[in-house]
Amino acid sequence: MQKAASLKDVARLAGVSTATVTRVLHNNGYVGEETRERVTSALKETGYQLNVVAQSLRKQQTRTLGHLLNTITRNPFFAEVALGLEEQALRHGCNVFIYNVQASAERERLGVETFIRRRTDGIVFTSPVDPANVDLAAEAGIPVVQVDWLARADHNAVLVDNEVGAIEAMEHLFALGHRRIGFIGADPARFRHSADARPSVAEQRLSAYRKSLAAMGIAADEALVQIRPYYYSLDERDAAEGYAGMRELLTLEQRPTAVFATCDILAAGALQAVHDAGLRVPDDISVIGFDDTYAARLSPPLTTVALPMREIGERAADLVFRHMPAPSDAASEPDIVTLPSRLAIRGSTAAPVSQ
Amino acid sequence: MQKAASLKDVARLAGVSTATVTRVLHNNGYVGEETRERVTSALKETGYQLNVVAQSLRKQQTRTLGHLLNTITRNPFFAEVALGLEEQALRHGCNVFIYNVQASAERERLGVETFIRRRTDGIVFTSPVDPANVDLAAEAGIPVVQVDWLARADHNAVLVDNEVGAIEAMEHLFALGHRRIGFIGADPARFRHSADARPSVAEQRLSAYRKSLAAMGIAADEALVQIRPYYYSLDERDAAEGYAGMRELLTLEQRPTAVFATCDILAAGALQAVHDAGLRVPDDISVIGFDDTYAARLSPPLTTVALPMREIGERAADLVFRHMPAPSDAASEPDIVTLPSRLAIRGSTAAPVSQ
DNA sequence: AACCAATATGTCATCGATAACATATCAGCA
DNA sequence: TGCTGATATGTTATCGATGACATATTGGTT
Repeated sequence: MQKAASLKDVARLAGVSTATVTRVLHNNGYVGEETRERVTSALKETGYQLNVVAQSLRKQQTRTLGHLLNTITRNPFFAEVALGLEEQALRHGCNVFIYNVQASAERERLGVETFIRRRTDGIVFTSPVDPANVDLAAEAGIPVVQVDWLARADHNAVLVDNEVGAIEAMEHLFALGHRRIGFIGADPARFRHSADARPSVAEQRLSAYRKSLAAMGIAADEALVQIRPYYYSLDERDAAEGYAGMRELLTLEQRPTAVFATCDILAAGALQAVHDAGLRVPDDISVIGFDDTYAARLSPPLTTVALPMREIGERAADLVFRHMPAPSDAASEPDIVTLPSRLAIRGSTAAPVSQ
Repeated sequence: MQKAASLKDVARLAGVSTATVTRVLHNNGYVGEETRERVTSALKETGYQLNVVAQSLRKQQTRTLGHLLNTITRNPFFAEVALGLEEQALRHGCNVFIYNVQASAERERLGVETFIRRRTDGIVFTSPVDPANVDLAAEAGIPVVQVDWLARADHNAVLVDNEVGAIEAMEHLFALGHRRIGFIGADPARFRHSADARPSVAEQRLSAYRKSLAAMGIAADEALVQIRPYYYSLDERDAAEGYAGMRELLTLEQRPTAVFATCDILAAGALQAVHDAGLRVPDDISVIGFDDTYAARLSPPLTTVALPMREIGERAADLVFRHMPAPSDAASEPDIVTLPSRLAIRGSTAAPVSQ
C-alpha cells in the first residue's frame, strides 16, 4: 500500500529516539521495560519491516551471495548445487542472486560485474567459464568459490574427485567379471577451457578409464572408446550421442560386455540403443553412468557414480562464509575441498554371461 | 583487495564534485568536454564500480525480483520458469533472488518477509503454497505475480490452460482411432490447497479427460482411471507410481489402447511397465504425457503436452515490470495471462492395432 | 549596456539504519 | 556526602549516490 514504515516512524509513534528502537530490534544495549513494550507495540502497529538495503549500506555487508552458473536447466547438476547453496546460505541469513551465464565468458563477466556492483558478500562460480572472471571477482576483494572446476588454483573450490569415482565404477565392473569394457564420453578437447587449464572433467573421467584398464593389465583397445561430441545439455542431442556411441560399440566384432558412460544422459541413450538392438540390460550388456541425475532414476534404474550435488552447494556456501572479510585477516590460504562420489548400484549392471 | 572506490574518491582524484561524476556516469546534465575526460580517466584509474546498494536506498528501487518456488530441483518446470524469469529480468536490468520454499507455507512466509525487507521490486510465486502469503506481499505494496496456480484471483498471474492442453492430448488419441483410453494421474484431493481454492492442476487435467470422453460420447469407465498418490518430484517414487498405474491398467480384461498420463515422470514409469510386460509402445499401447520436461525427450521419445515453461517465466517478469510502482497510478487491474500449451508428437503414440 | 538562455559546476539534504558518543538518573558504597 | 558503575536514552555522523537548487560563466540579442 503506502510507503513502508521506517525506524523514524516507529520512534515517533513510541515517543523515543531511533537509537532506542534499534536497541529493541536487535536486543542489545539497555532498554527500560516499559519503553521496550511501547516500542514493541509501535513496531507491531506500523507493521515495521527492517530495510535491509539501508542496513547493508551502513554495515558494509549485504548478506547476499552471487551464484554464477551455466544454465540452471542445462543439467540437473546445476540446479542441485544451486539448491544446496541457497539452503546453506539461508542458514547463514543470506540470500542468493542467481545468474545464468549460458556458457558465455562475456555473460560471465557481466555477472561478476553485476555482483561487484551489488556488493555481494561472496561469489560462487559453478563451472566457471573463464578463469579471468574468477580473478576479476577476487581482485574486487570478494571471496570467491569455484565449484566443479578449478579454474584458478589460488582460490577456494569445491571439487569432486572424478578420477576416484570413475575408478570405482570400473572396479565395480571388474568385480562383476567384466574385462571388455567400452567407453562413451565427451571429447576432452572440446571441454578444455584454455591452454594452461587443469584437466577438465571429461579428461579426468577418460584418463581414469584408461588407468583402470592398465592397472588391471588389460590392453587398451581404441575401438572400444567412443568419444562423442557432447553438448552437456538435457535435450535429445545428448541422448542421441549416447545412442550412437552404443550402436558403434554393438557393431564391433567382439562387442564389450559392459559400457562406462561418462554421464547419465549418454547412458540413457545407450540403454535405448541396447534395447533397440534387441538386447537386454544387464543380461547382455551392463551399462554404468555418472552423476546420478534423475535420468538415472527413471525407467530402467541405472547404476551410476553419484555426486553429492546438494552437499557441494552447501560446502561452497560454507567456504564463502569462512572467507568473508574477517576483519584484520588479510589473505587466508585458499580452501580446496574435494568431496567423494558414491557408487549407486542399481539394475543396469550385472555379471557378464560367459559366451 | 582494499575497499572499493566511491564516487567521492573518484571526484577527489578528478578534482571535481561528486555531482559532476554522477553526471558523467549517467550521461545527463551538462559536463564540459575536458572535465568529462578527466572524470572518465579517474573512473578507470580507480576501477570504480557503482555501489548499487547506496543507489537503491536513494532511488527507493532495488531493481531486484524475488522468486519463490517450491524446490528448483523438484521438477524441471521450476528450473525452466526460473530461467525464463531471470533472463527477462536481466533484460530489464534486474537481478533475481531465488528462494526455495520446499512446499512449506511457513517457509514461503519467511521468504515473503525476506523479500519485503530486501525491498524487492516484485515477487513471483511459482506455485504458491498459501494464498495468504500472496496477500502478505501485496499488502506490503509489492507487485505480485503468481505462476501456475491462481491462488488469488485479484492479483497478476501467468497460467497455462491445462484443460485445453489435456483436451488436445485426448483429441490426438481420438484422431488416431483410440476409444478406450486410460488415465494415470495425481490425486486432486491431495493437491487441493485450501477449501475455497480454484481447481488445482491435477483437477483440471482429470476433468478435461472426463469431459473429452463425454464429448465423444464414450461412457466413463472408472476402471480405466488410475488415481495415484503422487509426490510431484523427480525421484523413483513418481516413476514407480506411473509403473504401478500402468500395471493395473494392463491387467484389465479389456485393457486400454492408449493411456493419458498427467505428467512425464508418470508416463516414464508407465512406459517401463509396458516394456516389462513384454508389450511395445506405441504398437501395443500408446502413451501420452504432460509437461515436456526432458524425461519426455530421453530414451523412448514421448508424445506429450508441452508447456512453454521458459516463456511463462518471461511473461511473469513482464507482468512484474508492468505493475511496478508506476508513480501516480494506484491500483491497476490485475493481469492474468494464460499461455497455450502445444502438443509435441513424438514416438509414443500411434493408431491402435485393431484386435 | 542590459539581459536571457545555454552551459558548467558545486553544495547539500536525503534515503534508513547503525553505533559511537554524550548525557542523565539512580543505587550502592566508602 | 560524594563517587562509581550500571542503567537508560538521546544526538549525530556515517555508509554512497542522487538530484534539487544555487551559483557562475559564457555567447548572443536587442
